[in-house]
Amino acid sequence: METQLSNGPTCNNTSNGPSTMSNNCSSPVESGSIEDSKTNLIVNYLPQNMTQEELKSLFGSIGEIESCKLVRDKITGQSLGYGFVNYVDPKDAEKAINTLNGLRLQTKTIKVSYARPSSASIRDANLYVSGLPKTMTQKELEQLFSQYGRIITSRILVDQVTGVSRGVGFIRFDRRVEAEEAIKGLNCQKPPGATEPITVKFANNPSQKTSQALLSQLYQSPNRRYPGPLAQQAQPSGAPRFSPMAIDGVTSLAGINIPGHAGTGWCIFVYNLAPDADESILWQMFGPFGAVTNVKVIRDFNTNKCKGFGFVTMTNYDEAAVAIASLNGYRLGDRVLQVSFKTNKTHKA
DNA sequence: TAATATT
Repeated sequence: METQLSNGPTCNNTSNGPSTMSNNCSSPVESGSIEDSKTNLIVNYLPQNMTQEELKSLFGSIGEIESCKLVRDKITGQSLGYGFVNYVDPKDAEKAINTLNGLRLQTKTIKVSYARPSSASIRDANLYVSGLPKTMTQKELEQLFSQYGRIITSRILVDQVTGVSRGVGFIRFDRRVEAEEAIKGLNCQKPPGATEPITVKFANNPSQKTSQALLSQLYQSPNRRYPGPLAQQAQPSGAPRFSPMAIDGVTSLAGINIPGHAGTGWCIFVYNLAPDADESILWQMFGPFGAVTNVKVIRDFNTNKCKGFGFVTMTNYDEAAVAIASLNGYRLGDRVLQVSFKTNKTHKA
C-alpha cells in the first residue's frame, strides 16, 4: 500500500481502457507541491449517464465522503464524464484508487487518481495532434512530447474495426505553458523517421460542440448497451424487446407502488452471494445493464461476512428487468445466483 | 483529421 502510494496512483493504468501511458507516475511531492490534497480524487471516463448521486454511492462504499461533484456542461447540463470525490480520510482516498481505478462501468473503464490543485495554469493544456505516422505508438508519441513537460494523458485514435492508427491523437500536459512550448517545438515538424510533418494545436473544448452533436448526444439511447459480461445468460432469443421510448431517462416513476420499486428506483434482491462478497461485485455485475444508484451487501454484524444476499437499486425499470433476466441463474464462482425484484414480505408495515 | 482531466 505504502509503496503503491509513493509510486503514484496514476500508474495503475488498465490494459484496454482509455487510459494513459505510465509516465505520469510522479507523486504529489515529486510534482512540485507538498500541498497536494491526499483526500481529493478526480474520476475520469465516467459513463455519460452516470449521475452525481451514483458517483457518490459508488465511492461512498469505500468510506465517508466530504464532498462529491459530477462536472456538467454549464449550458446543457450533460455530464462531462468526470467528477471529483473528496474523502474525509486520506486512507479512504488511497483505498478508492486501489479498488476502483480501472473499474469497468458500462462501456467505460474509469480512472481514479489524485486531483491536482485547481489552477488556471493546468487548464487548456490539451493538444490535438494530426498527421502522425500510422506506425507511431502511444509510447513513441509520449517520448516525442515529453521533452516539453509532464504528460498527464495521451491517446492515439485507432480505427474501430482494424485497430490501425488513424494518425491523430491527443496529448494533455500538466501545464498550459508546456503545451504552448510543444506547439512551438513540434508543429509542422517531422518526427524522427517520418516523411511528413505533424500538426500540433490546442484541442477543442467540449463546450464548443455543435448543437447537432449535442442533440445526438441527448438522444443517445441507453437501450443499446451491450448486455454486460454475462451475455450467455441473456434472455432466450424471441423474448420481447424493450422499447427505447420507455427508458429515455425521463419516464416518471414517482408515486408508482409496485413491489421492487422503492421510490428512488427499482430494488433488486440478489441471493446466494459468497461470504466474502463485497459491493464492487454488485457494481460490476449490474453496472453494464444501466443506471445503478445503489448497491448493498448485507453483512453479519459480528463477523462482517456477507449473509448471502444483497440489494441493487436501478433507476430504470427496463434496465432492471434486463439485468434480472440476465443475471438470475448466473453462476458466480461455485454459486448460482437468484436475482429478482425485491418483494415487500420482509418488512410489512 | 476530434476524444474529453480541474470543481
